[in-house]
Amino acid sequence: MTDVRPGAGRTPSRAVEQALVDAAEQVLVRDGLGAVTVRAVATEAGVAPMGVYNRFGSKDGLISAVLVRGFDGLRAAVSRDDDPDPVARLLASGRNYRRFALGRPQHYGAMFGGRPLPTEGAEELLAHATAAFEALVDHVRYGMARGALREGDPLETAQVIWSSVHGAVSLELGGAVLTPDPAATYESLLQLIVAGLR
Amino acid sequence: MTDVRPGAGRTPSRAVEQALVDAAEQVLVRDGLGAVTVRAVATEAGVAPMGVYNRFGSKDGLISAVLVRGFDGLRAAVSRDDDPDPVARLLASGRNYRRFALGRPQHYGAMFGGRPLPTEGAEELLAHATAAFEALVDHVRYGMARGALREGDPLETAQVIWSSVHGAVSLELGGAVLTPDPAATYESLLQLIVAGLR
DNA sequence: CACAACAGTAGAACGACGTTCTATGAACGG
DNA sequence: CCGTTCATAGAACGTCGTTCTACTGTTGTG
Repeated sequence: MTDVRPGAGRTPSRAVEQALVDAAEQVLVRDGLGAVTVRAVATEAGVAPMGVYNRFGSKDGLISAVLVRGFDGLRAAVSRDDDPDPVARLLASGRNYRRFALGRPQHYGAMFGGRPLPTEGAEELLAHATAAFEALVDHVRYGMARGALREGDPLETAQVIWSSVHGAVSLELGGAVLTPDPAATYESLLQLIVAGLR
Repeated sequence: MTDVRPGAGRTPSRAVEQALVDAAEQVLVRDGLGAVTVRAVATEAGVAPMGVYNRFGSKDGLISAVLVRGFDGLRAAVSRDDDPDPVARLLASGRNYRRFALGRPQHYGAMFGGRPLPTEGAEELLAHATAAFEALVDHVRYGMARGALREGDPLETAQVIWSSVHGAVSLELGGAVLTPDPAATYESLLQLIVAGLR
């Protein structure tokens, strides 16, 4: 660590940048999105609040950096299983999606919380989010190629699947799942999806 | 209007209460949730900021009152159609759900935006939200009773439907629908649901 | 080796937010 | 008619995101 000056002697401490993102993520997980203030993060990272503006331009820029990690984690979760059976792969992907959201609820809420995404670093954020979605599209293409899923526009099918699973975990995180066993209800949803797509 | 003093001579002006909720709703629709500040709403209503605390206890209490209207509107939208054909009724309900969300995006975002719902007046809010959900459960029961939907727990089935449609409109409001025709994609989702439930 | 130029820091400061405090005024019960 | 009560208005408090103002340590050049 402390790998200072990567290219030229410029940029004396990219380590500070890393420390700030780590601190922001730590505060996010520990105290929630509302507690992620510039002052709190800077203190946690052992830096002055100005550091956030020097490195990320704004608070949104810093949060974007955290969310990039979140979308990368989501993509990893969705891509984790590569069962040769297309339907099994899709189901595993759906279950991993929920596992990710429930395991990193603060991340998920910040990523999809409805409030306008940070404008600072929005393009990078969009790229990482799209990459996660593309992993799902790949699973759909795989299923269609193997004849396990009805033919159709893979993008549209993936969007439909994403809508469903996102809605389910979103409601669950918001405490709006009224059934006694949310896991079982989620499983019903997955089964309904694959049944409708076959 | 200006129906002052309902019961006893106490409560000098419930009209102020109404004016505050109206003002809050107006600011919400016009400028978004972020612009709904105590000062802005009080100014819009022609009242001092303290009025919010006298009448609603906190900013959250005021927002709760606005969201109660939102949930009532959602319930009305979902219950609007009562086509005798169960599947047609369910489809109409789903389309009305999306129409409501797209027509009142600020309301929908505040109702389901992921951020913890206001604690002030949470019980009343929950009651109105549950009433909206119950309208959907009723449609499911109706469909099962007529044999148009596979038998099962109506609550769980309704929850699955809600998850899907909520996810779809939530992503659409967030600009995360990547298909060229969101309306068509939503229609695919509805068809997939009814196909899976038959 | 000296020295101007500069990037990055710390800390105070600004406006706006939610909320609370203080004093004022108008409506009630006796 | 007066004393009490309660909603009001407006100032004030602490915190937020952000900006401003010095200052410091380093860098490239004579």
